[in-house]
Amino acid sequence: MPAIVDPNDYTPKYYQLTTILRERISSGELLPHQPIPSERQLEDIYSVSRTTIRQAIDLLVRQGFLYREHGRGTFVSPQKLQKGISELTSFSEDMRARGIEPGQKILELEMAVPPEEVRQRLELPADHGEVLFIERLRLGDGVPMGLMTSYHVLPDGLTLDREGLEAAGSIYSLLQEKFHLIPTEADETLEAVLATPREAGLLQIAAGSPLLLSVRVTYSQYRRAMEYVKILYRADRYQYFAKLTR
Amino acid sequence: MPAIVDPNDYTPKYYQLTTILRERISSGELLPHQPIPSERQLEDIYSVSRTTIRQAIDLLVRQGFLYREHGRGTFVSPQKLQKGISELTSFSEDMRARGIEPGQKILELEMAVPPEEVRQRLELPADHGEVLFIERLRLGDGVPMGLMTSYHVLPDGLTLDREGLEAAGSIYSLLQEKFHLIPTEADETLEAVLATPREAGLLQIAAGSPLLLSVRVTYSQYRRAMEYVKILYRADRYQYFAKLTR
DNA sequence: GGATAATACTGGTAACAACCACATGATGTC
DNA sequence: GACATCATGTGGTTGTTACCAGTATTATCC
Repeated sequence: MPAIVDPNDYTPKYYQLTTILRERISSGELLPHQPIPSERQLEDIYSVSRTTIRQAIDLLVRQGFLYREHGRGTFVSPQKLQKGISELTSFSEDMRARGIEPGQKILELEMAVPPEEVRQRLELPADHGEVLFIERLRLGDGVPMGLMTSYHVLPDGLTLDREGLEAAGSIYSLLQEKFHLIPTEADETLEAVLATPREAGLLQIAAGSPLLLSVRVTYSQYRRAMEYVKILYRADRYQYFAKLTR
Repeated sequence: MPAIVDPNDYTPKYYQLTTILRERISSGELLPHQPIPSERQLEDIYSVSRTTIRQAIDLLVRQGFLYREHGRGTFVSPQKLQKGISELTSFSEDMRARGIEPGQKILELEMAVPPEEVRQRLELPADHGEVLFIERLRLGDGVPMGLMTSYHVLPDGLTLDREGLEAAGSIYSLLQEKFHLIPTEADETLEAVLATPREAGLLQIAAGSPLLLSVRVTYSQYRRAMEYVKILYRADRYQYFAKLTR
């Protein structure tokens, strides 16, 4: 059994503990619906306080790996197909998590004044100038997966060029590098719509086919709206997953 | 300022604190992006330990009411239209949260052997017998909102009758009362589909109209699958909301 | 004036102690 | 045998203390 305290390790103990426990679960050592050692036992095993133990277990419970029962113990959750969803991910991350290779074809990239509805959702003043507008065809394993339209709020006067975006792949890492903007939270709505002729053509499906429309407003670490993203997903190729808790 | 300790109150202090703080936010006393008192100050104000303060703030942060910035303070999140979604709710609760009066028309209610796919999602053995099958037209303010098909796993030999369900309205409260089953977690998938002629007729829309298809498997407090619910929502009347975090 | 260092805040991590609430199985009683 | 009681183990709540790690302001030095 590995000693938990790794003094050279900057990461907090409770976080090291979650990694250890998660590995004991995914390795099959701890089976679904079986109890893990009690909190008092874990204290001895890993030589950390119950405070730390509980902090680690709390996190794993929130991530869906464990569940508690008062008076009985803490148990391993049965493994679900989907990981902890309702996590904020980029299109690329989402695809890779599904085992699909993401790709894109940039149709449009320019500075533009956002439509009124977008401006309001981005909480920008009425006289606000241009934002970065991008329209992209999103691919999964080379096949059209969705049509993405996005508006990005950038610090005054700054912009992004097409080359930079194509090189980076993920726009999130690019925004973080250049402008220190970290997406932290998002509000998303989903609805079903029918493909217009233009959309159908780009997505290589029949007009009138069903599409899953996702509209997302992403907020930075300062809780300021930083982007408005609209994605039209091909219904035959994309399902949305959510994990709900009471 | 109300003294927090209410000795007659069964609910834990940290939970009482969340209620107090949430009210100070919703009342407008604490404004968005403004700092709340520091954790040390709150200790004095409410005469509880920092442990308790942090436990309360943790909960409010997870619910999206507050956000923290290391070294700077804890701040009020801007109020979004939707509250903390990605919460597990029944159709009725969902409707009421949207300010719509829920209703239903039971089309079918019987014990039946579930289809193979449903049986697998419910993690039932191949030779498992009948489960409760219900097909309902779901109404919002009296107008068709969606078509719900559900399969419920009941303790051996037991069942529910039509009258009981119609009286209770929410099947969750009924299951909890009679069988002590508490829905605790759920996996949900969403996709866009087109209405078949039968569905269109029931939902009073044109055949070929877009529908939002939600498939949900709900798990009890023991992490056993307890129901499989499929809802076809009219796309013109229903949007799905999700709050995502990093 | 402008960079730098000290300092005084903020939240984050951690240990230790004590007690409460719930579940379960052993024990005792009738 | 049926049932109440108790002991013990589990997670849940709370307090106290200490120190670490970021942030912002102030004082200091050059």
